[in-house]
Amino acid sequence: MAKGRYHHGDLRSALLDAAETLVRERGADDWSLREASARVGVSPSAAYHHFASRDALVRALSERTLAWLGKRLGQECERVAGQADDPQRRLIALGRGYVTWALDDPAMARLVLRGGATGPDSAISPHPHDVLSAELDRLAEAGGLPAFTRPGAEFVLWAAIHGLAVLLADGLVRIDDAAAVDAQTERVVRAALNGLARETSPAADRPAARSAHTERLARRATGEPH
Amino acid sequence: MAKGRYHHGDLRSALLDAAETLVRERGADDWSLREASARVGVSPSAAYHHFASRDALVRALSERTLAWLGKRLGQECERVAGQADDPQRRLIALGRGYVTWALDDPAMARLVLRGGATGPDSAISPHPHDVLSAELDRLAEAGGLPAFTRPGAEFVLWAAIHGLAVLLADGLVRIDDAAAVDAQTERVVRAALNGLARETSPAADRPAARSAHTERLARRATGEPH
DNA sequence: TGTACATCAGTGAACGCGCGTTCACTGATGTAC
DNA sequence: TGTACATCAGTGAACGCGCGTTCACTGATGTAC
Repeated sequence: MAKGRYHHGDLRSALLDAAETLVRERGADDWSLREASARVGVSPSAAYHHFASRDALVRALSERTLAWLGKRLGQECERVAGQADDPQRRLIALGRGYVTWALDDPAMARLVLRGGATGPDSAISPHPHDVLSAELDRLAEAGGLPAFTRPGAEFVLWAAIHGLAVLLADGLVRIDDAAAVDAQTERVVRAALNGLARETSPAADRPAARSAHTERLARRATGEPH
Repeated sequence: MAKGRYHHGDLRSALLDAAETLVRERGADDWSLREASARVGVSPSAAYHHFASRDALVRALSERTLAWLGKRLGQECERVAGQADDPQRRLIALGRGYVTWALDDPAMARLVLRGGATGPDSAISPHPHDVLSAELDRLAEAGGLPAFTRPGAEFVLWAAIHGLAVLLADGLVRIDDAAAVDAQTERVVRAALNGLARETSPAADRPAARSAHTERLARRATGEPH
C-alpha cells in the first residue's frame, strides 16, 4: 500500500470517497468524474475500469450510502432499546437518525433521497425502508398499533419522516439548534403513530403503495427481467 | 402580435414557458438556456435582456410555479367548502392538490420543491405555505384542533404531505391508480391531524421551525438586508 | 527459484460537444416637439 | 402630421471552458510450470 505505485489498490472505493467529498463541497451535481479522478491522483480514464459511466459511479455512491443509513437507523433503534418503556421510542429514534442525517449531510441526502439513483439489481442491505417496516411490525406486535392499521402504515410514517428530512435538507424549513430538530422529529413521529392508532377502519384490502426497493426485491424473487 | 417580427412581444413569458416544457421533457436540470431560446426562435443572448443568468431564469420559473400552486391549493379547498360537514375536508383537499400535482408534473415538482430556487425578494403570492397555515387556523378556530397544539402544527402537516409528494415524484414510492393516491393522501393527512389533536402538551413556548418563505417576509418587514 | 506469459489496472492524448456569457452591433418602437 | 432621437429588444460571432468517453498503449502483478 505504498505511495506512488502504479496500481492503486482500491481505486473503486477511493473514487467513491472522492465523489462523496465533492458532493459535500459543491452540491449533489456540481462535480465531474474528472475531478474525482484528479483528487485520487489518477487519470480520468482509469475510472472506467471500475464504473461503466459517471452515472454508474453516482449510483454506486447512492447505494453505499443507503446501506450505511439503513445500518445506522437500526443501531439508533437498538441504542434506545434499554430504556424503552415507551414502545414508540424506537421509531422516534429511527426518525431522529433519518432527519439528523439529512440535516448534517444535506448534499448527500439530496443525492440519495432524490431516488432513481439505484439500479435494478442493487443489493442495498439493510435498506432503510426495511428497517422502518420491521420497527412498525415490532410496534404492532407489542400492541402499540391496532393490527388492522398495520398494512401500509410504513408509507404514512415514511412520508412524515422523509418530508421533514427533505424540507430541512433543502432549506425550505429551518430549525436552529439540534435539540429543536429532535423535538420536531419526535412531534412528527408521535403525531403520525397516534394518528394511525386512532384509525377506525382498515385503509383498503390490499396495500396500494409499494416502495421501489420492495418492487425490486419482488421482481428478483420471481425472476422477472429488468 | 404577428409572427416574424423583430420584437417578440413577451419574450420573458415565452422563455419561461419553453423552460417549463424542457423541464417536463428532459428533467429538472437537463436543459440549457440556449435550448429554451432556440425553442422560442430567438438568439441565446436575447434571454439576457430578461434574465441576468440561467439561474435567474430557473428561479423565476420556480416562483411562478409556486404562486400557481398556492392559488390552486386555495381553490381546491374552496371546491369542497360546500359539502364540508367534516372540518378536515379542506385540508385533505389541500393535501390532494399538493400530491397529485407532484405526481402529475414530477419534473417541475422536483425543480420547485428542491428549494433554494427562490430569491430573497421573491413575491410568491399566495405561497403554498401560507395557504396551509390559513387552513390550519381555520380548523383550529372551528374547534378541530386544540388551540395549544396549533403553533408549529403546519410543519407537522407539511412534512407529511410534502413527504408523500416527493416520495411519489421521485419514484421512491409507487401507487398505480389515481384513486389509490387520493386514498393514501387522505390517510396521511387524517393521521397527522388526528395525531396532532391527540397531543397532550404544547410542544414548546416558541415555535422553533420557520419556513424559508416566512423568514423572507419577516426580513422584508423589518427592513433587514439580504 | 526462475522464467514465460496472460491478465489486470493504469496512462495520456484525442474526440466532439454544447454550454453560459459577453460584446459591438442594429432594427424597431415610441415620445417630444 | 412629420421628423429627430433616445430607448428598447433583438442579432450573431466569439470567448474560454470543462465535460464524458474512447482508444491504443504499457507498466505491474500473479500464476503455471
